[in-house]
Amino acid sequence: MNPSHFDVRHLDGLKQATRGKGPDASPCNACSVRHLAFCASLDDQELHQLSAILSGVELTPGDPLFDEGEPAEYLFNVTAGAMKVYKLLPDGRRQITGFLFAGDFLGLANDETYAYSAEAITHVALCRFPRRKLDVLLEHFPKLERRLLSMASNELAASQEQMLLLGRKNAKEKIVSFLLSLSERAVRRGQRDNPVNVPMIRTDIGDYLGLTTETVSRTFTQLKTSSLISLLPGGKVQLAETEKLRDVAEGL
Amino acid sequence: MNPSHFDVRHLDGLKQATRGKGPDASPCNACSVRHLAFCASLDDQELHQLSAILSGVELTPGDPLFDEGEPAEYLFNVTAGAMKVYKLLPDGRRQITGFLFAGDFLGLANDETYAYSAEAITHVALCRFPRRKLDVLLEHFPKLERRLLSMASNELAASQEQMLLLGRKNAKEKIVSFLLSLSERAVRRGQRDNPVNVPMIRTDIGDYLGLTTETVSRTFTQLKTSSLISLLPGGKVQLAETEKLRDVAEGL
DNA sequence: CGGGAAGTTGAAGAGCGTCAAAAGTAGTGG
DNA sequence: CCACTACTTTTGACGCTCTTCAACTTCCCG
Repeated sequence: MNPSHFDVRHLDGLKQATRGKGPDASPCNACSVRHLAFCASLDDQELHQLSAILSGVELTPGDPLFDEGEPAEYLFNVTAGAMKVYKLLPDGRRQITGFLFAGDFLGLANDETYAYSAEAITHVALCRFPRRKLDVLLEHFPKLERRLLSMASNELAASQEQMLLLGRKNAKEKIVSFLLSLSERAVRRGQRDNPVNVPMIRTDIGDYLGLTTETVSRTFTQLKTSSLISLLPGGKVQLAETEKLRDVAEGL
Repeated sequence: MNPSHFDVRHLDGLKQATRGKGPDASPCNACSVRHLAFCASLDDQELHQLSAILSGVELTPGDPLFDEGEPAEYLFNVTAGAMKVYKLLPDGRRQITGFLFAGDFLGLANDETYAYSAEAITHVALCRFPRRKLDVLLEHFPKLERRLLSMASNELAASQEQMLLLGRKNAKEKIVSFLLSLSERAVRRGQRDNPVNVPMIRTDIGDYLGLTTETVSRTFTQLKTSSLISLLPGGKVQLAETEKLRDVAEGL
């Protein structure tokens, strides 16, 4: 709860990504995730206009950002940390539909409400854009809309990959696919690929892969035993023989 | 945000959803699925320009439209019939990531290649747009881009719902959810909701829901036995007590 | 009609879930 | 600094759902 206690390890780029709330010089210029985010398509001048409607949000682990069914008033851009988005069934069964990291956006909804809930895993920093105001900017900057479409299109491809995983892969293939995908996304953010950072707990991994915590744990143990991975302190996982892992992920 | 003022013409003569390829008067004006498709946002004048770059494609059941990994040169719009899109694992396991009907588009890819394969289930008619030419038009008609984003956003929400299904629902819930979703989509296309048309075979349903044909068949039988559905000739399914089915789909 | 694909049904088994308990880890406060 | 608590992770035993393999039936379409 105490904001001075937050864990700096996960705050890649928070310092630089912090936005002022006042009308001072566009904080976006200094944003470390600008090249990853949906604002990447804008020049400095346009970015300034975008920064005028934005406000900063910070969350501590476990904080909800919004819940499924809430009016979708904002679109968000993660600038630091890790989040999960999920859907629930009435009896409590949960499917995590995605993990979000720096550069990812969330809140897209052309229904008037959010289709999923979002919650912080680590300490998180976000840019928040009121949809109504953002829509006006979108009309002015078609480039922004194009970039959004491009990112949505990427997400769609990722969703399809995830459906393949959920529908047709076994536990081992699921876990290995998951680790490889985390590694690849880290690379895209300019981070190291190999000791891959796994900030989420077993339950979250299970709810993402359609497994139980126990099965996730057992599968990790099994992969460890067959020397395909090793678990490092601090939630890091060392991948041995990426090539071999890529085969395992596809059932070869 | 959704500029949805399309002129609704009652053109239920689905026979002539097909377009000639000649430079004659815009065939889009007579298109029966225009209000559903991504071109819904355009006025007659703009539609004319769109129709200039389009060509018609027809497929018979089983015909492939494109395969995963192929260069993504075209974007398609289904004007009639039913298709399936799917991904394969090296050993042949298949996940159908979606069924497409009149009004749906496919081929979105900002990678240079298709992320999935597409194949006709029934006889199918499509509009085909060369991506390069379409991109030029998109710059001209931001409305078109907005509409695409809106549709992609809808697809994203549907994907998340499907992940919930694949990861957390049991066979019975999966089948019932599937039937209800087919019914709802039929309504959106202006068709009857209740005897729902199920044009795909058991294997396809299984590969869509992460089940085997046998389980699909057994579950249909079980639903039939408990009088929740009845199977009509011609691949139609009669839904009894939609409300009750809605509960079953969510595990209540 | 006849042949092949699609659908149904049965029996057996595997993989993953469930329940339970122990061991490890982290944050809190005396 | 250490003990206390709550949570996370791991491991074990068992059971259930869905898969697998196989045979049979039904449905088309030439």
